[in-house]
Amino acid sequence: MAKHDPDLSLLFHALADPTRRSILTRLSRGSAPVTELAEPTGLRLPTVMRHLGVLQEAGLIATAKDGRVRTCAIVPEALAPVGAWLDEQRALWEGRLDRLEDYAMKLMEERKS
Amino acid sequence: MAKHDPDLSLLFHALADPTRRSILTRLSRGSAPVTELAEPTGLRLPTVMRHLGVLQEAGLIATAKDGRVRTCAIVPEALAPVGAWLDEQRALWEGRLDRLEDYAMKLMEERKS
DNA sequence: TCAATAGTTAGCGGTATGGCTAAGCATGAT
DNA sequence: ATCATGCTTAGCCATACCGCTAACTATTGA
Repeated sequence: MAKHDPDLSLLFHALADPTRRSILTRLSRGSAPVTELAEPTGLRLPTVMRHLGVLQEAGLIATAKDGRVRTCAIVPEALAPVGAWLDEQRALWEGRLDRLEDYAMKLMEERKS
Repeated sequence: MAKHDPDLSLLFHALADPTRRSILTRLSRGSAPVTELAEPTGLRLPTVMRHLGVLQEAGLIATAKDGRVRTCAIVPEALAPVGAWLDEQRALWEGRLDRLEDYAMKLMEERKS
């Protein structure tokens, strides 16, 4: 296990933006060139380019340029670390009896005595 | 479907920081007061407080003050939206045949003719 | 050749983030 | 009453983020 996990930080950061998530969802319906991705966002091209850069940096998309058109596509495996972390945490979190409600109840118990 | 999903953005943003993730993992082993959470991070209290604020804002933790001690605990259900989004995306992404490799292969095919 | 198209780069501006110190305010112990 | 403890607030600093415009490059089509 890596102590610092830059991978996860990059992934979560990339996913934290609505525009980027919408781009991913759009790409899940098929690869697309930059301009086509930009259109529904209402943002300017350089701005979208930046978002694509973040997504690519996180490994969530891959791009290739053919002529003057850059085609973007999702990289499905990239979500794996997120799923793994989530499963790991859920395993740890589940069955925990020391949530705050329980803690509060414990306090009330103690107060009775 | 919500167009803007502040929930997801808050969650992903909260999870994008290694310190915050480590705090969550620490809390998965049991509730703890602020000072105890701060200790292993090597950060100052106000800084940790801020992180806790972000986690709480995202709904990932809950806190309660008893006397001068504030106890923090995880809120396991809070991860649900993340899992849901992940499942949704995986469903969309899977079986996709237009990844970049395939796109590249398609190009090569076309070039042959 | 020339012009439209598709990206790209550079750089600006406002805001948010993540760290800090210093000082304040309760609460608990003496 | 006093002091230590545990948190809280206020505010500073540097850097990063997200939007933009303007200007540039590189294809493609007429």
